[in-house]
Amino acid sequence: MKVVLPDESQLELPDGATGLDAARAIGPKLAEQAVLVRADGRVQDLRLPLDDGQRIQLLTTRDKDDPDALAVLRHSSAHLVAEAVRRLYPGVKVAIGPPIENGFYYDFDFPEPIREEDLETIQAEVERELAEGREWSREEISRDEARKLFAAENEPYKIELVDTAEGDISLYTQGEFTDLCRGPHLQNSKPIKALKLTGLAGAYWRGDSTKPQLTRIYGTAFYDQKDLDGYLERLEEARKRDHRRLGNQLDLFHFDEHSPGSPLWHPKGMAIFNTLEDLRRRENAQRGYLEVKTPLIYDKALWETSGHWEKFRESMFLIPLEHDQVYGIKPMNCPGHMLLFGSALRSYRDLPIRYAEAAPLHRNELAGALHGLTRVRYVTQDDAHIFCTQEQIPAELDACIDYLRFLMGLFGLEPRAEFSTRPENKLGSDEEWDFSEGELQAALERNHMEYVVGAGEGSFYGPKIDLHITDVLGRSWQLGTIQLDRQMPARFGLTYMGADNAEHAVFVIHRALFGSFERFIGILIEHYGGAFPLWLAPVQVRILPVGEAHHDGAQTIALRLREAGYRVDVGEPTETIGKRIRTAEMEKIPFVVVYGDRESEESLAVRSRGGEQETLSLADFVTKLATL
RNA sequence: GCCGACGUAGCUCAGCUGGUAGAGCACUUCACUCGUAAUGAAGGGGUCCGCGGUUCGAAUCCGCGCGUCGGCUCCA
Repeated sequence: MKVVLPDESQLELPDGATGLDAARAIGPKLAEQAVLVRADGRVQDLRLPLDDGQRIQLLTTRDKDDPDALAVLRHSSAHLVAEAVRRLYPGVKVAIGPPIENGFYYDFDFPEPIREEDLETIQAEVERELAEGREWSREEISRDEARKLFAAENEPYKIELVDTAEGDISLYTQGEFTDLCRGPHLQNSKPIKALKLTGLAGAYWRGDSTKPQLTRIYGTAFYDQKDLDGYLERLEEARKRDHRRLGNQLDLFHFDEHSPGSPLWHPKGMAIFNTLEDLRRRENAQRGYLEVKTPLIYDKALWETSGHWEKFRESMFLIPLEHDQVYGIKPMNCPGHMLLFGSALRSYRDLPIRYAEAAPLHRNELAGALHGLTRVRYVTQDDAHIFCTQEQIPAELDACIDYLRFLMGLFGLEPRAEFSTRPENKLGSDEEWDFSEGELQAALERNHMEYVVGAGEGSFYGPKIDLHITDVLGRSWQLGTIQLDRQMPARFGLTYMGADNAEHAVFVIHRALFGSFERFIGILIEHYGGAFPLWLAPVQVRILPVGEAHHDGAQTIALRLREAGYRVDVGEPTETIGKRIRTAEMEKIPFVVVYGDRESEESLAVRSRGGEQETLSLADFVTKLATL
């Protein structure tokens, strides 16, 4: 048979030849360094046979940055960790250990809980294995044999995996450890030049909180020690951009233990918050939204009608009152907007009605889920509910997507779109979901939105178009969302009178484009590393009088700039000018104006963030600010 | 909520195996009146997260609670 190499040349091989055979046929050095073969674009273990006519690409230790090459290295590293753990902790049961972005993990069921300091012991054992060297061998066996093998090894998790695995069952063995594994794996452990265990965490078996909790050991590995060092440095750099750290440094917000998950916004953070709110209000008005305000608390009956009592109660703050009454603090605005819509007879001529409200919402998020501004209990969504006819759905969805793109474009953010379909705890029939999902998907296609499908990720009342973004530490967060809902208006008995003088069901599009101001600001802080563009910066210009004598002049300049609509403060001369400039730089203020004997309104010394200086008249400076 | 770690001055952190708390920055005062990333000196500031326990003695050891961090689950 023949295979095609990346340079288009053909390589003649005996039938049944493997990737490794192909490498040997090309050269011994290549065979030694090979870690993986890509056959017709799919990664494959070197030990597996190739097919006639396949285009193959051999990946070697020199492809040290290739994601597939790294994945195989890390997958094999995970197996080394499992071998080490089995040797060190007799009675431990192994579960699963895949490569992940930036590393790998392996889940174990330990007879006794282990602690973080145990990682050092395990790390040492893995290093011993690496020094000794390990070779991987692969074999395929029947399902029954696999069950027997793992029964004999007392590995119940492996047996469960055998039972649910698709396709042939393959085993990989290195040293004293044989694992059920699809592969691929390295030939041997020589390419693993750097391996570091990075963390310990609980993780439910199969990601199911009703199943036993296992102990997950995280690690990472590289083909080159330098790459590990670089990775750790990048983590450290990312940590500096963490919005929680910058929020404190830049005096934007803080959290207090008396209200976990609820930020206390400092004046500077509030300046950003308000800027976004102003943007929202202005743009909503342009786009035909109607601003409303609805109650923060409602009685239980309202939540029963909306379905929240059944589906969302655990995340709600409840207020017990006398006579067995219970009020719930709203976690969403939708029920209030339903009441608004239902407060009058609606004609088809009134639709669509777009109610907008950025009210504080409270969700009693699990304590362990809280995370700076990105996961809070006090959340402010830039919420709106569009009540429309079935025919109006496509145009309204298009308008939402356009709005979304406009907003994200302002920040240069490029979120990933996810189309989230019916969840397990859905309200409504499959037919209704078919329709709603169809509308959303069509809108995505029509607007050329690239998206992935999040099966079962939808809200309980409807499918969603979600926008996700990754924070500085690689964690994914949902920002905006557009959801199509026919359940809630139906539960509230909402209808409109059609041209046919008959009542029709009304549809609701729930949409939040920033998602929540809290999370969005958190993401913005990291996105800009705290160096906000002029229009978002809490302090846009700082005036620094050189000495006491320049106080009045500096105040006058500040006043003029404020009149022009900018956020300006004055750094009085209690410190040297050099110190005050340094402070302003650390606060990442976009412009600093030094005002001394040499300056006047006709000639200001303007320093841009970063150190660039120029001399401008006040009028020219205002003009310059306006263009940014 | 679950697993693991952590909680010392406003902030960042030091404080070995228990002997009664420290640095830098910030703050206050004084001197300096200053030109584009740190002037100098002095001073104030801590229920060592909370509650219990062990001990002659607890920031330090143990238990419980609260909070934070890394994950899991859940979610904007």
